[in-house]
Amino acid sequence: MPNLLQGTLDLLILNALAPGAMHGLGISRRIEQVTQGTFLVKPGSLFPALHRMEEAGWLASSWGESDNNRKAKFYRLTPPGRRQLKSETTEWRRISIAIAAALQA
Amino acid sequence: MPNLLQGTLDLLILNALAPGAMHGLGISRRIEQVTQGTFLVKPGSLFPALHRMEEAGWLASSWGESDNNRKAKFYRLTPPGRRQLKSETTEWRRISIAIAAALQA
DNA sequence: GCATTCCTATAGAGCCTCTATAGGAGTATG
DNA sequence: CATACTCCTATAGAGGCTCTATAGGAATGC
Repeated sequence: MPNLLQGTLDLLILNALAPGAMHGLGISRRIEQVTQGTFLVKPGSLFPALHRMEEAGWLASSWGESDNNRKAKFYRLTPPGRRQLKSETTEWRRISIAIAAALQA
Repeated sequence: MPNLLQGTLDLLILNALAPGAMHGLGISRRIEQVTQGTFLVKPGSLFPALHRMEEAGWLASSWGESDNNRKAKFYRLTPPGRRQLKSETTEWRRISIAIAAALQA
């Protein structure tokens, strides 16, 4: 994953969970898919982030079974998590616009 | 400065120096200006970045005088610095597009 | 049984940015 | 002058995110 952006992982994870609960590797695959392969989130980056975000109260988790009958921990957005997603999305747009403006100034 | 994006400082600095040499605080002011106040780069963030980038060979510096007759160190892009600017600009566009796509998926 | 895939997890390092602090040097003001 | 203020550079130390590398349990295919 490119190192240019740090701190965007939270946004991508929150966004990936918006449609519904998913397990860790599922989130990783979904991020890779929706960013067209630009962001490859490896386990060593993903799980610390998930734990941190659960600690923060943005996610809740519960054990279940994946599509392949494997034990998997499913994460879902909490109400504060949804608020955080909205907030970070807005912030991203603001920043994105500011940088784009700077680059063509 | 928002903590959502880390690692973008280099791009903003390189971009600020594209038109010509500037001293540290001038770079800081220019970044604030072209990003419409979104990015406020404080000295404690700026100078370590400048030193790191000079170390990397992207910038060269020389002492001179500011508009107010104060001693100031002027930074300018080196040829590798210009290549880096181009490279990081391209990378930024790629990433920016990927995230925008993800957010509206 | 054995290799492979799926899934979660941790340790440790590296790196960037932040807050807080410092100090020299020129300038304005009285 | 003397004092306060701005300009300009700089460092220390901490905090935080992401990376590489590694591990292991569990189900599956052959």
